[in-house]
Amino acid sequence: MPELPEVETTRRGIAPFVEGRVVTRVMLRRRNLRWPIPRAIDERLPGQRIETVERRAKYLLLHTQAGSALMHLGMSGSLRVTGPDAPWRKHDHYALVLDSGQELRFNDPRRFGCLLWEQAGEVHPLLRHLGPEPLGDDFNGDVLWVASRGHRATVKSFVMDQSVVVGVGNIYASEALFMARVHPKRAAGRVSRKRYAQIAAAIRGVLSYSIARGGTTIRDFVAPDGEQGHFEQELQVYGRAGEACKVCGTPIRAAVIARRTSYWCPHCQH
DNA sequence: CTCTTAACCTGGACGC
DNA sequence: TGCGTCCAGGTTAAGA
Repeated sequence: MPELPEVETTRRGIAPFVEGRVVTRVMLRRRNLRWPIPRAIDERLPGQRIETVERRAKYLLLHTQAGSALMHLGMSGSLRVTGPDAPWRKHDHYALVLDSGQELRFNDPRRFGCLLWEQAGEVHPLLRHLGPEPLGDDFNGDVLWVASRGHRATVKSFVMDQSVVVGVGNIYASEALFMARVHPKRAAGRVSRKRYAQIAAAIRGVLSYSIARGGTTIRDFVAPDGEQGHFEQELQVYGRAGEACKVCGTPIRAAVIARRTSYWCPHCQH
């Protein structure tokens, strides 16, 4: 479910209920998600005031003086703010109880998400090798072009590499390459500097537009306020195999590239 | 290093 | 209805 726009939509949804609140209690219904939930979550988070909620790549960080709760939604995770007596749903794995009486609940059927602890003053190992934020000032076509020299893997998997640029998942990779008119199977090192400028602009454009539309709801993404995303209906190629290209009418092709299904227009993209 | 592959999980859609 | 198969928005770790 969550790519960068969905994570950012989640951040914006929970921030008003979480920032400035003290975590009074941590309730864990299991100690393992993708990785074990460290003891520090139980031992250090209670009593701490959440100063800010930050998104870095597809991670969310609840910053406190002692350190930060580091969360990832994986493939199927979601966060919601509930009242104190809300019943636990299937696949609710933890709750952070706040001094407002409300709770931040995490639900994740596939359990690819995580809840980890980042000690104050340190950078968690998972965050150490991330590329630039696609909506930040230090991301542009030249960043992609420089990083891609000598790479023989496809440009599709290249733009999805989180050490190159963060936040471009399977949906938006297909969408951005369509907008830039670049064929997803082209070798990353054989894409020109000029075309990387177009790819970078397309990544920036599709992500910021999707955030403005509340994220993409493919199956079950629901923002913390219960609203569904509205970008799905505007997808140009993702999930449209065999349907007409919205630009030229040619049937959209689909194939598995680096183990992920990819979509492109064989006429528009080269 | 670069690149590919397997692995972590559950549930929904589909075919029989 | 039920059962088997395939597929899904992510990312790491191991292997080549």
